[in-house]
Amino acid sequence: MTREQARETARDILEIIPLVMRTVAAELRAAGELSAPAHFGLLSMLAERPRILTELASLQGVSLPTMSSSISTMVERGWVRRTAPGEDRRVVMIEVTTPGRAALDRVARCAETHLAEVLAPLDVTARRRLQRGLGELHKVFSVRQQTAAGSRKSYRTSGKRRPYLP
Amino acid sequence: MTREQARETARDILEIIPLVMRTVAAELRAAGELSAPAHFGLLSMLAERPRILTELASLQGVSLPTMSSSISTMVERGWVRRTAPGEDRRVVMIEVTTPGRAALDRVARCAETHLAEVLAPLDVTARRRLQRGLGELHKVFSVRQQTAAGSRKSYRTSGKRRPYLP
DNA sequence: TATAATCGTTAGGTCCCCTAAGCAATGACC
DNA sequence: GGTCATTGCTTAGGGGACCTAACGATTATA
Repeated sequence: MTREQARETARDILEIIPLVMRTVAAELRAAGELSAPAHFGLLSMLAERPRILTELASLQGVSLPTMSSSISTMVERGWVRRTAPGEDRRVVMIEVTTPGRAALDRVARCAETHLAEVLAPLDVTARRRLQRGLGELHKVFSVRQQTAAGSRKSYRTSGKRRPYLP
Repeated sequence: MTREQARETARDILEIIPLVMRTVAAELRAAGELSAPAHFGLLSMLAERPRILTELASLQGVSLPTMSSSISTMVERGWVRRTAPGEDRRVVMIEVTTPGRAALDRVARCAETHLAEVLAPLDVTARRRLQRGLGELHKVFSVRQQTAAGSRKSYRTSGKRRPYLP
């Protein structure tokens, strides 16, 4: 990819993707499913099979404290539960509950309805392009999180960040 | 688009797009450009030409208070300025400053560098798919914000929202 | 056994988003 | 021309998601 293409793609991603997120989030909020968008991927991942907190954090690309608090929120909502430890008593296994699966379905259906409406003006070619583009994003970013998770020791090792200077 | 396709696209969007945002945001944070991702589209829009607050809010799909406070933050950062009123003394025109343009360039360059690295594994076909897909998103969501802006009276008219019930 | 590494939580802070409630200016109508 | 609604924006208050720093608790290692 040329430098020019990378720049263009970067601008597109930075301009469009937040807009898409806001739109979808607004729709979910309006439907009473607030706070769901950020937890959707999580819930969807847990619906596959239970996972350990650390694993979830690196798959989702967030810090461990963030994941811990997200899970706490979802526990309060009744969507997931922390299960009793097995051999290693440090680890906490997270699994989705029945209400959690129901919430996942509701959110998916709500988003689906909304998106179907938004995407209505697209013709067949355009829709195919969109889905292929999303597929590529999926490939690149999912893989990336996993490898990043494997290659870095922990979020603790991340370098000092330069604070914002006005 | 069939119901099945809509559902699949919806899931993809809800799963992938937040991940992409987090990754890009983390990179910008690490580079010291924090708080930029949400303001990037705004800055980019203002770089085209100055605009009115209400217009910005509807183009970006956020409420007026949110836009007002975002602009205040950016004014503090020195990236934009609120200019003196013209005929109608209620309106406030927002325009980007020279440091604002510089910040926009820095962020774009930073994101570009990062994305070029992330997208490196994609072959030519995949990259073209990605860009086309982003193009479709752009078309659909940009247009949507504009028409939504024109058709609704104001955010005040939005319906009562059902609060979350645990 | 002492020390290091791993897993998770709590504390404190920032950013971005919202609704509700106001103020100021303009337009419309009797 | 004086009320009254409308429009443009701000302030107040609150919530969610993200971060780093610092701390338990448990397991592995030297």
